[in-house]
Amino acid sequence: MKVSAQEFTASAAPLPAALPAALADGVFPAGCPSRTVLDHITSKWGVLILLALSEGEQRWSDLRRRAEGISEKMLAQTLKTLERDGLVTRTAQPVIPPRVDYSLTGRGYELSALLVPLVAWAFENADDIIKGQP
Amino acid sequence: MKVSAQEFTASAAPLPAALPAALADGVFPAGCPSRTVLDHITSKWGVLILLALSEGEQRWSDLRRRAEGISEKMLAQTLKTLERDGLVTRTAQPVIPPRVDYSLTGRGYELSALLVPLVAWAFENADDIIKGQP
DNA sequence: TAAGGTACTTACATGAAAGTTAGTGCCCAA
DNA sequence: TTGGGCACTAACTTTCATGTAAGTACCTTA
Repeated sequence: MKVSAQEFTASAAPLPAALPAALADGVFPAGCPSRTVLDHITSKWGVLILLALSEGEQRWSDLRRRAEGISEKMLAQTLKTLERDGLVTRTAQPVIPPRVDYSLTGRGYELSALLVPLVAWAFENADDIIKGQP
Repeated sequence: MKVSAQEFTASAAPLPAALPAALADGVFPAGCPSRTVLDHITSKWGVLILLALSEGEQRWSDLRRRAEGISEKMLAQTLKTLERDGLVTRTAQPVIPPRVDYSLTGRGYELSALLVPLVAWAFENADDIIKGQP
């Protein structure tokens, strides 16, 4: 499963990128499955979990610490959604105490490559944006 | 035991862009302004409006049509938030019938360059993702 | 005269997302 | 033996984002 780094590096550059052909009419259809997927990956905690996992496999408790403020319920729920979407893999080891590792799938990795620059941008611009409010 | 970000970078060549230095500890702080900004730009309609405007200046009624399913209230609200965040500019012409144009600021344009590949990805992968659900 | 387009605002309603609290079973260290 | 860490699940509640419906003000076309 080869992921082309060049491709993502290029698309992440701050240059005008074209929308896919299917959106050439400029209309974003309402019932479209992409709306659902977009909702999952842009959910409050979804982004943070994907980001955290972009740095490598991590345990439940690691993720709890990293996504500061997340509740156990939301962590479980977010992970389940991402797993169902085929973006995250769960690996449980039958040891005591339990050890469960979460990591990105190829597809999840692909996605995180697009999310990282976005979050980095938000992080860098957040202070300016919030400060400039009337 | 613990996998450092540096180690991971070194071992996996096609790595997505690194996180900003402030996040080097892998923790996404809870009270951080970037959380707010992230919430704005990843909101259900925020993404679509920014995307639509990435193709150039547009009128209120254009945006309504493009972000299929949006209500007038949500359009107004989303535009106001994006304007306050300095991502969108509003230009009203005192003509009858009223004509108001919305466009991206430099910062908004910068952001849209990061959002476009993300939405394109969601659009391309949505069918596979939804179909593969248990 | 009525209907429709333009760009909104306001009040109220709902529903999904998120938070809260508690409980599970197992083990280990103090 | 009390407490904590681990990885969850379930039930209940609250908050907030979003939806619905209607009103505003002006002008044009039928």
